[in-house]
Amino acid sequence: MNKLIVIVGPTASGKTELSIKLAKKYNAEIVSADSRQIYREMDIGTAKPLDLREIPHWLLDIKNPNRAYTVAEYKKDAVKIIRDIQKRGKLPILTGGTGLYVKAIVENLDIPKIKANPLLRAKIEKEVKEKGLEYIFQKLVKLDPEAAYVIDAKNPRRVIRALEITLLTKKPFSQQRKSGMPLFDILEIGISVPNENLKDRINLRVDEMIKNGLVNEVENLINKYGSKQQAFDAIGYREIIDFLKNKKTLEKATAEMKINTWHYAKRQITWFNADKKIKWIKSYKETKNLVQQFL
RNA sequence: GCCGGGGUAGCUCAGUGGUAGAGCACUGCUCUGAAAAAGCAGUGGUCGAAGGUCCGAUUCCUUUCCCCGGCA
Repeated sequence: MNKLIVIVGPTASGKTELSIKLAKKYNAEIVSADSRQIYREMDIGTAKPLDLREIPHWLLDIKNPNRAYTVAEYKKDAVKIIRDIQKRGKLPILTGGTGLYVKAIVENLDIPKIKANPLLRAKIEKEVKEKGLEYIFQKLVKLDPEAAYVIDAKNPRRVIRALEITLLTKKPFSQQRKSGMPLFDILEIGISVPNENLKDRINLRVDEMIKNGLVNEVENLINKYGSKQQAFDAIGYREIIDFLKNKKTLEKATAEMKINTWHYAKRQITWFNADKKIKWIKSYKETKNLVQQFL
Protein backbone atom coordinates (compact mmCIF):
# COMPACT_ATOMS: atom_id res chain seq x y z
CA MET A 1 0.00 0.00 0.00
CA ASN A 2 1.58 3.25 -1.10
CA LYS A 3 -1.45 5.40 -1.41
CA LEU A 4 -1.18 9.11 -0.79
CA ILE A 5 -3.90 11.71 -0.70
CA VAL A 6 -2.88 15.24 -1.62
CA ILE A 7 -4.97 18.25 -0.76
CA VAL A 8 -4.15 21.57 -2.38
CA GLY A 9 -5.81 24.93 -2.85
CA PRO A 10 -5.12 28.61 -2.40
CA THR A 11 -4.41 30.09 0.98
CA ALA A 12 -7.45 30.42 3.23
CA SER A 13 -9.45 27.93 1.18
CA GLY A 14 -9.88 25.54 4.10
CA LYS A 15 -7.17 22.95 3.50
CA THR A 16 -6.40 22.47 7.17
CA GLU A 17 -10.01 21.92 8.11
CA LEU A 18 -10.67 19.47 5.30
CA SER A 19 -7.53 17.44 5.88
CA ILE A 20 -8.26 17.06 9.58
CA LYS A 21 -11.80 15.98 8.84
CA LEU A 22 -10.57 13.37 6.37
CA ALA A 23 -7.79 12.25 8.66
CA LYS A 24 -10.26 11.53 11.44
CA LYS A 25 -12.47 9.53 9.16
CA TYR A 26 -9.76 7.47 7.49
CA ASN A 27 -7.27 7.08 10.31
CA ALA A 28 -4.75 9.21 8.49
CA GLU A 29 -1.78 11.37 9.38
CA ILE A 30 -1.12 14.78 7.91
CA VAL A 31 2.08 15.87 6.20
CA SER A 32 2.37 19.61 5.69
CA ALA A 33 3.52 21.07 2.38
CA ASP A 34 3.97 24.62 3.52
CA SER A 35 7.25 26.47 3.23
CA ARG A 36 6.58 28.78 6.18
CA GLN A 37 4.86 26.49 8.63
CA ILE A 38 8.14 24.59 8.60
CA TYR A 39 9.37 27.21 11.05
CA ARG A 40 8.94 27.23 14.79
CA GLU A 41 7.51 30.34 16.45
CA MET A 42 5.90 31.52 13.22
CA ASP A 43 2.40 30.53 14.17
CA ILE A 44 -0.14 33.31 13.83
CA GLY A 45 1.15 34.76 10.57
CA THR A 46 1.36 31.36 8.87
CA ALA A 47 -2.09 30.27 10.06
CA LYS A 48 -0.54 27.17 11.50
CA PRO A 49 -3.04 24.53 12.60
CA LEU A 50 -3.42 24.82 16.35
CA ASP A 51 -5.02 21.63 17.48
CA LEU A 52 -2.52 18.88 16.89
CA ARG A 53 -3.62 16.50 19.60
CA GLU A 54 -6.00 14.27 17.71
CA ILE A 55 -4.22 13.91 14.38
CA PRO A 56 -0.46 13.63 14.01
CA HIS A 57 0.96 16.47 11.89
CA TRP A 58 4.36 16.25 10.27
CA LEU A 59 6.79 18.84 8.94
CA LEU A 60 5.49 21.62 11.10
CA ASP A 61 7.91 23.36 13.46
CA ILE A 62 10.99 21.53 12.28
CA LYS A 63 13.36 24.47 11.82
CA ASN A 64 14.26 27.65 13.63
CA PRO A 65 13.59 30.81 11.63
CA ASN A 66 17.28 31.56 11.22
CA ARG A 67 17.71 28.46 9.10
CA ALA A 68 17.20 28.44 5.36
CA TYR A 69 15.19 25.56 4.03
CA THR A 70 14.69 24.46 0.44
CA VAL A 71 12.56 22.28 -1.84
CA ALA A 72 15.23 19.64 -2.09
CA GLU A 73 15.37 19.24 1.67
CA TYR A 74 11.62 19.24 1.78
CA LYS A 75 11.38 16.47 -0.75
CA LYS A 76 13.74 14.29 1.21
CA ASP A 77 11.97 14.95 4.51
CA ALA A 78 8.48 14.49 3.11
CA VAL A 79 9.17 11.28 1.20
CA LYS A 80 10.73 9.76 4.29
CA ILE A 81 7.77 10.61 6.46
CA ILE A 82 5.18 9.54 3.92
CA ARG A 83 6.88 6.16 3.59
CA ASP A 84 7.05 5.82 7.33
CA ILE A 85 3.35 6.50 7.72
CA GLN A 86 2.55 3.97 5.03
CA LYS A 87 4.80 1.41 6.68
CA ARG A 88 2.83 1.79 9.87
CA GLY A 89 -0.30 0.96 7.91
CA LYS A 90 -1.78 4.43 8.02
CA LEU A 91 -2.86 6.76 5.27
CA PRO A 92 -0.76 9.87 4.65
CA ILE A 93 -2.46 13.09 3.61
CA LEU A 94 -0.16 15.66 2.09
CA THR A 95 -1.66 19.11 2.42
CA GLY A 96 -0.42 22.60 1.82
CA GLY A 97 -0.23 25.56 -0.46
CA THR A 98 3.41 25.57 -1.52
CA GLY A 99 2.99 24.43 -5.09
CA LEU A 100 6.60 23.61 -5.74
CA TYR A 101 6.82 21.44 -2.63
CA VAL A 102 3.72 19.52 -3.68
CA LYS A 103 5.04 19.14 -7.21
CA ALA A 104 8.35 17.84 -5.93
CA ILE A 105 6.46 14.94 -4.34
CA VAL A 106 3.68 14.37 -6.84
CA GLU A 107 5.91 14.51 -9.92
CA ASN A 108 8.96 13.15 -8.19
CA LEU A 109 11.09 16.06 -9.34
CA ASP A 110 14.71 15.22 -9.78
CA ILE A 111 16.12 18.39 -8.32
CA PRO A 112 19.74 19.03 -9.30
CA LYS A 113 21.98 18.00 -6.45
CA ILE A 114 23.64 21.36 -6.22
CA LYS A 115 22.99 23.18 -3.00
CA ALA A 116 22.37 26.87 -2.99
CA ASN A 117 25.83 28.37 -2.96
CA PRO A 118 25.65 31.74 -1.21
CA LEU A 119 29.17 32.76 -2.13
CA LEU A 120 28.74 32.07 -5.82
CA ARG A 121 25.33 33.71 -5.80
CA ALA A 122 26.72 36.81 -4.15
CA LYS A 123 29.44 36.95 -6.74
CA ILE A 124 26.99 36.63 -9.63
CA GLU A 125 24.61 39.10 -8.05
CA LYS A 126 27.41 41.62 -7.87
CA GLU A 127 28.12 41.04 -11.53
CA VAL A 128 24.46 41.53 -12.35
CA LYS A 129 24.58 44.84 -10.56
CA GLU A 130 27.65 45.97 -12.43
CA LYS A 131 27.05 44.63 -15.91
CA GLY A 132 23.35 43.98 -16.03
CA LEU A 133 21.26 40.84 -16.06
CA GLU A 134 21.40 40.53 -19.83
CA TYR A 135 25.17 40.12 -19.65
CA ILE A 136 24.85 37.27 -17.16
CA PHE A 137 22.13 35.68 -19.21
CA GLN A 138 24.36 35.70 -22.28
CA LYS A 139 27.05 34.06 -20.21
CA LEU A 140 24.59 31.32 -19.33
CA VAL A 141 23.48 30.88 -22.93
CA LYS A 142 27.07 30.42 -24.00
CA LEU A 143 27.40 27.49 -21.60
CA ASP A 144 23.88 26.22 -22.09
CA PRO A 145 22.35 27.29 -25.43
CA GLU A 146 19.04 25.59 -24.65
CA ALA A 147 18.67 27.85 -21.64
CA ALA A 148 17.70 30.66 -23.97
CA TYR A 149 14.38 28.90 -24.49
CA VAL A 150 13.83 27.55 -21.01
CA ILE A 151 15.04 30.22 -18.62
CA ASP A 152 13.29 33.51 -18.06
CA ALA A 153 15.98 35.97 -19.11
CA LYS A 154 14.48 38.77 -17.07
CA ASN A 155 14.25 36.87 -13.83
CA PRO A 156 17.46 37.32 -11.82
CA ARG A 157 16.88 34.36 -9.52
CA ARG A 158 16.19 31.96 -12.36
CA VAL A 159 19.19 33.07 -14.36
CA ILE A 160 21.50 32.97 -11.37
CA ARG A 161 20.37 29.52 -10.28
CA ALA A 162 20.70 28.13 -13.79
CA LEU A 163 24.19 29.51 -14.02
CA GLU A 164 25.03 28.18 -10.58
CA ILE A 165 24.04 24.66 -11.60
CA THR A 166 25.64 24.81 -15.00
CA LEU A 167 28.90 26.09 -13.54
CA LEU A 168 29.08 23.63 -10.67
CA THR A 169 27.94 20.50 -12.51
CA LYS A 170 29.58 21.45 -15.80
CA LYS A 171 26.36 20.29 -17.42
CA PRO A 172 23.59 22.46 -18.89
CA PHE A 173 20.82 23.28 -16.46
CA SER A 174 18.22 22.95 -19.21
CA GLN A 175 18.95 19.24 -19.36
CA GLN A 176 18.66 18.75 -15.65
CA ARG A 177 15.03 19.56 -15.13
CA LYS A 178 13.73 16.04 -14.95
CA SER A 179 11.22 14.08 -12.99
CA GLY A 180 11.32 10.41 -12.05
CA MET A 181 8.79 7.63 -11.96
CA PRO A 182 5.82 8.27 -9.66
CA LEU A 183 6.64 7.54 -6.04
CA PHE A 184 3.13 6.94 -4.82
CA ASP A 185 -0.36 6.06 -5.86
CA ILE A 186 -1.85 9.52 -5.59
CA LEU A 187 -5.27 11.12 -5.38
CA GLU A 188 -4.99 14.87 -5.79
CA ILE A 189 -7.83 16.98 -4.52
CA GLY A 190 -8.09 20.73 -5.04
CA ILE A 191 -10.35 22.96 -3.00
CA SER A 192 -12.21 25.35 -5.23
CA VAL A 193 -13.55 28.55 -3.71
CA PRO A 194 -15.19 31.33 -5.74
CA ASN A 195 -13.00 34.43 -5.97
CA GLU A 196 -15.26 36.82 -4.06
CA ASN A 197 -15.65 34.27 -1.32
CA LEU A 198 -11.93 33.67 -1.09
CA LYS A 199 -11.22 37.37 -0.94
CA ASP A 200 -13.59 37.75 2.00
CA ARG A 201 -11.99 34.83 3.78
CA ILE A 202 -8.55 36.30 3.28
CA ASN A 203 -9.52 39.73 4.57
CA LEU A 204 -11.19 38.20 7.58
CA ARG A 205 -8.21 36.04 8.32
CA VAL A 206 -5.78 38.94 8.15
CA ASP A 207 -7.90 40.92 10.60
CA GLU A 208 -7.98 37.89 12.89
CA MET A 209 -4.20 37.56 12.76
CA ILE A 210 -3.78 41.15 13.92
CA LYS A 211 -6.35 40.65 16.65
CA ASN A 212 -4.65 37.47 17.79
CA GLY A 213 -1.31 39.17 18.33
CA LEU A 214 0.66 38.94 15.12
CA VAL A 215 2.48 42.17 15.94
CA ASN A 216 3.67 40.67 19.18
CA GLU A 217 4.74 37.45 17.49
CA VAL A 218 6.80 39.33 14.92
CA GLU A 219 8.32 41.60 17.54
CA ASN A 220 9.51 38.60 19.56
CA LEU A 221 10.91 36.97 16.46
CA ILE A 222 12.96 39.91 15.31
CA ASN A 223 14.23 40.52 18.82
CA LYS A 224 15.47 36.98 18.83
CA TYR A 225 16.66 36.47 15.27
CA GLY A 226 16.94 39.91 13.68
CA SER A 227 14.72 41.02 10.85
CA LYS A 228 16.71 39.73 7.90
CA GLN A 229 15.96 36.01 7.97
CA GLN A 230 14.79 34.30 4.81
CA ALA A 231 11.91 32.88 6.79
CA PHE A 232 10.59 36.40 7.39
CA ASP A 233 10.29 37.06 3.70
CA ALA A 234 6.70 36.03 4.09
CA ILE A 235 3.37 37.77 3.94
CA GLY A 236 2.44 39.15 7.30
CA TYR A 237 6.01 39.22 8.53
CA ARG A 238 7.41 41.64 5.96
CA GLU A 239 4.62 44.14 6.47
CA ILE A 240 4.64 43.97 10.25
CA ILE A 241 8.42 44.30 10.32
CA ASP A 242 8.02 47.54 8.35
CA PHE A 243 5.43 48.70 10.85
CA LEU A 244 7.71 47.88 13.79
CA LYS A 245 10.49 49.85 12.10
CA ASN A 246 8.12 52.80 11.73
CA LYS A 247 8.16 52.56 7.97
CA LYS A 248 4.38 52.31 7.74
CA THR A 249 1.27 52.47 9.87
CA LEU A 250 -0.40 49.35 11.14
CA GLU A 251 -3.38 50.24 9.00
CA LYS A 252 -1.24 50.31 5.87
CA ALA A 253 0.55 47.11 6.85
CA THR A 254 -2.79 45.37 7.31
CA ALA A 255 -4.11 46.59 3.98
CA GLU A 256 -0.94 45.41 2.24
CA MET A 257 -1.20 42.02 3.89
CA LYS A 258 -4.66 41.61 2.41
CA ILE A 259 -3.57 42.55 -1.10
CA ASN A 260 -0.38 40.50 -0.95
CA THR A 261 -2.27 37.47 0.32
CA TRP A 262 -4.75 37.84 -2.52
CA HIS A 263 -1.95 38.02 -5.07
CA TYR A 264 -0.43 34.94 -3.51
CA ALA A 265 -3.73 33.09 -3.69
CA LYS A 266 -4.04 33.91 -7.38
CA ARG A 267 -0.53 32.69 -8.08
CA GLN A 268 -1.40 29.46 -6.29
CA ILE A 269 -4.55 29.03 -8.35
CA THR A 270 -2.59 29.57 -11.57
CA TRP A 271 0.01 27.06 -10.41
CA PHE A 272 -2.45 24.36 -9.41
CA ASN A 273 -4.56 24.87 -12.53
CA ALA A 274 -1.61 23.66 -14.54
CA ASP A 275 -1.78 20.28 -12.79
CA LYS A 276 -4.40 18.38 -14.74
CA LYS A 277 -4.46 15.51 -12.27
CA ILE A 278 -6.11 17.62 -9.63
CA LYS A 279 -9.78 16.88 -9.02
CA TRP A 280 -11.43 20.10 -8.00
CA ILE A 281 -14.11 19.76 -5.37
CA LYS A 282 -16.74 22.09 -4.02
CA SER A 283 -18.18 20.05 -1.18
CA TYR A 284 -17.19 17.53 1.45
CA LYS A 285 -19.52 14.99 -0.07
CA GLU A 286 -17.70 15.12 -3.39
CA THR A 287 -14.43 14.68 -1.55
CA LYS A 288 -15.68 11.69 0.38
CA ASN A 289 -16.84 9.99 -2.80
CA LEU A 290 -13.49 10.53 -4.44
CA VAL A 291 -11.58 9.22 -1.46
CA GLN A 292 -13.87 6.23 -1.06
CA GLN A 293 -13.31 5.30 -4.67
CA PHE A 294 -9.57 5.80 -4.39
CA LEU A 295 -9.18 3.59 -1.35
C1' G B 1 -17.69 87.22 -1.47
C1' C B 2 -12.47 87.97 -3.03
C1' C B 3 -7.47 85.87 -4.16
C1' G B 4 -4.55 81.61 -5.24
C1' G B 5 -3.92 76.05 -6.41
C1' G B 6 -6.33 72.06 -8.56
C1' G B 7 -10.12 68.84 -11.36
C1' U B 8 -6.48 63.49 -16.76
C1' A B 9 -7.21 55.33 -15.77
C1' G B 10 -10.27 52.30 -9.76
C1' C B 11 -6.26 55.34 -6.60
C1' U B 12 -1.84 58.84 -6.45
C1' C B 13 -0.08 61.87 -10.05
C1' A B 14 3.07 63.18 -15.03
C1' G B 15 2.22 65.50 -19.73
C1' U B 16 1.49 67.75 -24.90
C1' G B 17 -1.79 72.73 -30.17
C1' G B 18 -1.87 66.91 -33.93
C1' U B 19 -7.68 62.74 -29.65
C1' A B 20 -2.64 60.81 -23.81
C1' G B 21 1.34 58.28 -20.06
C1' A B 22 3.78 56.24 -15.01
C1' G B 23 3.41 53.65 -10.34
C1' C B 24 -0.08 50.90 -7.63
C1' A B 25 -4.81 48.24 -8.17
C1' C B 26 -7.21 44.85 -11.76
C1' U B 27 -6.81 40.41 -15.36
C1' G B 28 -3.85 36.45 -17.48
C1' C B 29 0.78 33.83 -17.24
C1' U B 30 5.97 31.61 -15.91
C1' C B 31 8.26 28.54 -12.36
C1' U B 32 13.10 21.86 -10.69
C1' G B 33 18.13 23.29 -3.75
C1' A B 34 15.27 31.31 -1.98
C1' A B 35 8.70 29.36 -4.00
C1' A B 36 4.19 33.21 1.28
C1' A B 37 10.06 33.87 -3.08
C1' A B 38 11.40 35.85 -7.94
C1' G B 39 9.59 37.42 -12.62
C1' C B 40 6.59 38.36 -17.43
C1' A B 41 2.41 40.15 -20.22
C1' G B 42 -2.36 42.50 -20.86
C1' U B 43 -7.04 45.42 -20.08
C1' G B 44 -8.40 50.20 -18.86
C1' G B 45 -9.51 57.23 -20.01
C1' U B 46 -15.82 60.88 -24.43
C1' C B 47 -8.25 64.46 -20.16
C1' G B 48 -14.99 68.10 -14.81
C1' A B 49 -19.13 70.50 -18.18
C1' A B 50 -20.63 74.01 -22.07
C1' G B 51 -19.21 77.45 -25.62
C1' G B 52 -15.22 80.05 -28.60
C1' U B 53 -10.36 80.59 -31.51
C1' C B 54 -7.89 77.24 -34.90
C1' C B 55 -7.26 72.89 -40.51
C1' G B 56 -7.12 70.55 -35.62
C1' A B 57 -8.02 71.55 -28.59
C1' U B 58 -7.00 67.36 -23.26
C1' U B 59 -3.47 71.54 -24.09
C1' C B 60 -5.15 78.57 -25.64
C1' C B 61 -9.64 81.98 -24.31
C1' U B 62 -14.61 82.70 -21.91
C1' U B 63 -18.41 80.95 -18.86
C1' U B 64 -19.98 77.33 -15.40
C1' C B 65 -19.82 73.38 -11.59
C1' C B 66 -16.88 70.83 -7.83
C1' C B 67 -12.55 70.25 -4.32
C1' C B 68 -8.33 72.40 -1.30
C1' G B 69 -5.76 76.64 1.04
C1' G B 70 -5.63 81.96 2.40
C1' C B 71 -8.23 86.64 3.24
C1' A B 72 -12.71 88.69 4.67
